[in-house]
Amino acid sequence: MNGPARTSTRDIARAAVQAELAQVAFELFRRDGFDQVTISDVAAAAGVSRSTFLRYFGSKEEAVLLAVDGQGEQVAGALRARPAGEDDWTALRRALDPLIEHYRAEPAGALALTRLILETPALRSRLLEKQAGWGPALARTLTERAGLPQPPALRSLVRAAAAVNCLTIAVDRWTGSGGRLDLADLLDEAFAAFTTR
Amino acid sequence: MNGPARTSTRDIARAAVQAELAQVAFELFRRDGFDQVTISDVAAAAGVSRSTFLRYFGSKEEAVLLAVDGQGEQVAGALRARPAGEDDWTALRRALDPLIEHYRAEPAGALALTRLILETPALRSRLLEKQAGWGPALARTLTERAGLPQPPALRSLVRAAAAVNCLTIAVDRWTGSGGRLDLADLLDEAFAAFTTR
DNA sequence: CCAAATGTGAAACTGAGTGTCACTGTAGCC
DNA sequence: GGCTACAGTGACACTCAGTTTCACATTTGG
Repeated sequence: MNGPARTSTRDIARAAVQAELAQVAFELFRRDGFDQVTISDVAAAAGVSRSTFLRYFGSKEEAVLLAVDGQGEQVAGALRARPAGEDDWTALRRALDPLIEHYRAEPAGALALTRLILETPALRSRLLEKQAGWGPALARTLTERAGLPQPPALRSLVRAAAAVNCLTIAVDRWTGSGGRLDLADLLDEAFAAFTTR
Repeated sequence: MNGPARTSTRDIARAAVQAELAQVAFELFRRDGFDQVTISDVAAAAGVSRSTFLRYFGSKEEAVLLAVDGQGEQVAGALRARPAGEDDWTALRRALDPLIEHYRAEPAGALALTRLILETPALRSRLLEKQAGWGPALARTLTERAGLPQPPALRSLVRAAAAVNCLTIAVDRWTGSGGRLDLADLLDEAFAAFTTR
């Protein structure tokens, strides 16, 4: 009967432990390869039991993709904040700015993370899965923004999904360039694929 | 030192057994749910050992997604066959025609398959994974078609990926409508998301 | 200070996927 | 026709992911 439980001391502790485990896991994965490291290895390195690790993460992949969680929400939030009159496509592009700002602020960490994910099929797959959920969420926001009734029209779904795609492709190329290319430029170029003839 | 081995009697037998196993597996999955059925169940129902099943399919998911394999190649082939002067976006749309023809020809089977896949997270994920590979492949074909040097420009990658997205979204909605809506119309509408303002 | 809730570790269990080995039928060859 | 080489199969053992259960400790709120 209780509501969705406000953030308590416990939740903070939980988040801290989770972050610590993710950190340890990430370093092991990077050093030895995701598939070579077992959950027990990570648990041992972090000084907890296998049980505990699995209580914090539903799977080995989650320990890495924790960093990606909430990005979808972040983009949706940014999209909601765009001016009402703005064109869909422009709004979607601008909604990605806060996200790529993170890459600009900490290129080394972001590069290591994306490399690990892109090079590991299991992680790439889970990321795709998560991102597949962003499309519909952004489409709902687009529809809401335009004052149209839900569910979203095909048009919104397609555009939102395409925006996510642009992000994926731009990050892919950015990673391929070793972080040397400018992610914002790449994104602009990707988004221009439909506006230029 | 041998080349890629021409199709032999053995390969045909292998394909037949594979199809048979896939058929048995599909029926069990549909009846009891993908997660409820173990590989041993399928093997037993098909009258082979678990080992044999796993020799034909790298995973449980593969037994279902065998039906999807080669679709990427099919679309790439159709794209290559489009007239040279044709606009990218139109060519991509038309390249999907042979694929959706299959849905039109056998709606019941296609519907059962897509439902199973869309309702099962593990299968949906594997499908996404496969489809993620189609984008770059189509982009290469687009680039080739235009007489441009590889690798594909961002523009081609984005457009090709968007086309695959349109397919996914249209099929999604088609499935949601119980197969009552026309898939070709849905695809046209999806593709129009960028050409209409 | 006590009782309930929560975090942790230990352990058993299921099922996926890998690898090995011995057996069997068949295909090609002499 | 008989022999050999090999591919397909089944049995088995193994590792690891992920789930569940239970007992114990710690923290928290009354």
